[in-house]
Amino acid sequence: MLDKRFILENADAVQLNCQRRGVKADISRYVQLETQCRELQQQVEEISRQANVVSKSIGKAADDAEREARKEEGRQLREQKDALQAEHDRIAAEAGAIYRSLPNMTHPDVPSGGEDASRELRKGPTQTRRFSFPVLDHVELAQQHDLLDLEGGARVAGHGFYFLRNEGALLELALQQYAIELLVKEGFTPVITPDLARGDIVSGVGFIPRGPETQIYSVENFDLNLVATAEITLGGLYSGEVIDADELPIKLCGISHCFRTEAGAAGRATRGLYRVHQFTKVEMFAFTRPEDSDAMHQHLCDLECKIFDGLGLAYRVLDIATGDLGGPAYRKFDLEAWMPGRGQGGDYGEVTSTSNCTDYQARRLNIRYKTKGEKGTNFVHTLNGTAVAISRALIAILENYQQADGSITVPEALRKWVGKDRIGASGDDDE
RNA sequence: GGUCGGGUGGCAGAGUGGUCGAAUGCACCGGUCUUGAAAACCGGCGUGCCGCAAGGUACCGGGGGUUCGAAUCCCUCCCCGACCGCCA
Repeated sequence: MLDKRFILENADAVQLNCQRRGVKADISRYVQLETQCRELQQQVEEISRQANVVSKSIGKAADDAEREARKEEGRQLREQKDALQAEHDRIAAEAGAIYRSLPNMTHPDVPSGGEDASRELRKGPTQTRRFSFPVLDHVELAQQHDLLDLEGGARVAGHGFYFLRNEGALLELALQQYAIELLVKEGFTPVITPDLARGDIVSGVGFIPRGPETQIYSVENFDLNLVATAEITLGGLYSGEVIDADELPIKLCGISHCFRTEAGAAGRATRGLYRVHQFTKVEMFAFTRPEDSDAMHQHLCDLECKIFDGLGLAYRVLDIATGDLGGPAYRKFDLEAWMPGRGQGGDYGEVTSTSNCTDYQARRLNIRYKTKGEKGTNFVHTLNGTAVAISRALIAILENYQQADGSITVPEALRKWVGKDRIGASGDDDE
């Protein structure tokens, strides 16, 4: 959410921001309603004040007759107040609907436009690999080495679910270990989070927990939802809290399963592991002071690059355009890894994403910080970034590390956990 | 699943119809004292909204009700804790 006063004082900027982000919102209508609301509020308060004066005078009334008269006066004032209050509430509801639909403001460097307008910032140091043999995609590779059971997943849970097997399972664990080890060295606190969260936490982070277009699975008869990312649980962890400014920044890395309905994604890149209903993710999350969030955002992006550099994967970094930011993000960087088996002759595919949500989530979740010696509290800034989304990282690894003899090299950084340097090497034949 | 106990300011914790935005302690800020610090003592110290200010108003888990008046009484929902049972 935005600061209401900010909207009133910067109506044009907010309106323009909505247009750039492709959000329909009538800001002038909002300003009108909100202004009206405030006027009514003042009237309500004035009548309340009068009623309070009357109430206090009752104890001092000279006799019963006067007492009754004053009571009647009080009753009438409260009735007047209730009528005005009802009017106020009605208008506030309409204003609130607009208010809640407003996206965050946008970093000045973010390119305007839709998905295609996102700007490439740089490429990683690893070159995209050239193959001297016909390239297989991750589904074919996984099948060859018995790493992935899509039919089994479908039988048990439906399309979009899967079993990881053998080195597939080992690679998932290795990727988790690799990411966590690296992040702990960077000062992140490792946490394993709940895989479910309450509705108010889910919506506080900016997801829509229920309804026809929701991306979120919810549990029947409970106010619980399967999380779409640990961003939800990590952000929710401090909801309602006031953090001592000395403790900032707080850097967490959380492991969770992620569940997504992928409603409306029918027909889009559904092959294999690219778009699935469940995967495991190591997520970075940071709470910072407002003045530190831009630098932290760069830091998270650098860490994502470092993780993929360490895996020896080629990628590009995108500054995501306004139309593709979603509600909470002020700025978002995506890493797209080179996936040789994607499309015709390979393509980049999104593997990580990091967002600076400034105070937008903090306001909804009510996460503040307090500085010693300073009056009052302020909202923290929240940031999130993918360290490793296992399923997509697996695609990139399998496809980039395939060899002419059909085997798959295990990236150097993962060997100590996978326990071998090659999948399907001679003497380790799967067939 | 059962029984009981709770949700009050940054924290702890009083308060059961008006004089309560709310005792007290801790923490924090300012001051006195001191070479300096600690201790002690004195003073200050919740948040939103309106207002230049004075001040006003709202907020004691959420919602509703009773009343001239509710942190306090009633209803309802949510959450937390303890113990018992069951269980990986």
